[in-house]
Amino acid sequence: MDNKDVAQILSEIALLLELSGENPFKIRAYGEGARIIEALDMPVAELVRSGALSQIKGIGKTLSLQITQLIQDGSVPLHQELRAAFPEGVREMLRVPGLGPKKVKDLFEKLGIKSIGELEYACHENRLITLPGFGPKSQEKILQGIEQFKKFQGRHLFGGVYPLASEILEQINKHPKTLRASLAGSLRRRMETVKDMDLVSESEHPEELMRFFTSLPIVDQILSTGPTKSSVLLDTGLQADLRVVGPKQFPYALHHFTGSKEHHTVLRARAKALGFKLNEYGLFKGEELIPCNNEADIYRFLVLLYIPPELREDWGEIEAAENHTLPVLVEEKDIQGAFHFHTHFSDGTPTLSQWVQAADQAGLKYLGISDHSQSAAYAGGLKPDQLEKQRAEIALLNQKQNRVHLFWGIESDILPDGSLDYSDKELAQFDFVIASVHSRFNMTEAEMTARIIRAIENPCTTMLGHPTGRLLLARDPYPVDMNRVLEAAAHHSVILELNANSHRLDLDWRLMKKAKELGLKIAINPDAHHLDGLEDIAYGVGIARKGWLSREDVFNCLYVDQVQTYFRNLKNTSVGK
DNA sequence: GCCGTTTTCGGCCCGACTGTTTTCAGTCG
Repeated sequence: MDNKDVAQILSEIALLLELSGENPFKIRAYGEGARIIEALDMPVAELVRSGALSQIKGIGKTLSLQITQLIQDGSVPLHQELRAAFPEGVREMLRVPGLGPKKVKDLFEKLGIKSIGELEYACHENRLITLPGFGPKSQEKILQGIEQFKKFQGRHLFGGVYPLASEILEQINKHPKTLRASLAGSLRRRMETVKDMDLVSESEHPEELMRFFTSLPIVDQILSTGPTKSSVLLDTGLQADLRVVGPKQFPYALHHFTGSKEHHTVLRARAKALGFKLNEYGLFKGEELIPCNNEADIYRFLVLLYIPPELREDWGEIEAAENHTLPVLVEEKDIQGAFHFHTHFSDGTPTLSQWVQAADQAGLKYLGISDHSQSAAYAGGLKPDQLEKQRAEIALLNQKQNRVHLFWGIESDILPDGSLDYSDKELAQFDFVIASVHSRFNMTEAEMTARIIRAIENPCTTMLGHPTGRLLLARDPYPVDMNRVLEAAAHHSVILELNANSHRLDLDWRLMKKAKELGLKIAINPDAHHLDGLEDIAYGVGIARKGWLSREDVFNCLYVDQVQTYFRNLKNTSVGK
């Protein structure tokens, strides 16, 4: 049982305690405990062994005992009892928008509804109307919520929402009554998936702006609307919320609606301890508003360095802001080039010269071409005789132009036994080799970990591609001990890919801080199969920032000559490896 | 359930909007 398993059980206990109607602070203690364990940079089992567990802030006597028992026995009675009390389907009902623990509890206990399916049926039979606290409107809302849930399971890819959100923001910004406007919420924090779209704007005529927003052509339905806050359902099925505030309130509102909830909980407690009150309308000392022109001012009054939105997850950023140890985050302009581009040689569309032209327009100084290797038959992997043809074409292009340097690489499949997909002699020809798992995902964790580590140990491996193989909202990561993978990569100087494709965003940002601490380099790779894949690099930068990376941590912030030197040195040292 | 330069007991972040209510609970962010 690793940290993730422990955290998962603790947070499920928190959820189930909510359904039981427990003391909210007890619920929070379990939720906090889950977060603390998930963010640990060492195995919780070690803390159990050394007895240091209860010394961690937020883990008291009871949680310490529960976690110890989880590590030792693999389960705790409290969890088992709660699970027995509430069937799986009841827990799932909490994911329907508009349903919280109190209502789910009522539905389960008073109407015997045990799943979303049963709930839908009960709504159609008008059985909710008679329940105290419910009425025709709430029954209708629940039905809509179920539709919503069935369609998207409540979450959307960042990359699927961001362009549309930017467009709506632009329209709000263009409105004559708008003074300022910004994206907020998880979009602004660059979460890999988002539940909805949050916007904040400043205006002296909020009602006009609100009318404008709720009547945008893309709005399918108005969920709620008030003088300062409205929610609409867009015709894409996504919910969008706009908050309008008066002049001078903007920084506080933007900060509030950017979140995260966890970040704010800690921040407000801090504000209180310093004699302030922080809410969406301002930072107050007694009744007096403390004037802030921007978010940085708010943090300054709380005796903290400015915390960029991407870091606001209560993931250690408040302590770092207090101790002046916040990283200087990587920016898009720091990116010099990128790796992991597919061409028409395998399953990509662009030709080599099309890539050069597109990269030049995007201001990139180099590209790393890496088509699929021979066993990836489904993707037109390159047979050894095609390799020479591609090598020659790249050499010619590099000769003919010097705007964008092409590095010649390959995305080699990691075969089930951990070997790579060409002979060592063939692999040695490339400037770089990305090793990736594309098959046999159903191994045990031990097998998969050994397989990947063997590929990392291969002296020809330069980078590890999409390290966990996840597809966001579609496929879970394959089972793999990422702590061991990161350590092996650090030991063998293998660069880790941050696959910037919005379906992957893999390496997960939650693992990146650890990677950084191990001294690993991260390459922000678009894994591009089409020309517009270049735009994904920006998503990767967002995730890298979320993972606390500075430009020194990002391999493709190196200049082209530095990359050339790096690859050359690698080849010289790997001979004896 | 956790915590302690107000505290070992009594707090624990804060407000908008909705629906079902005649003053408020539930949900959400």
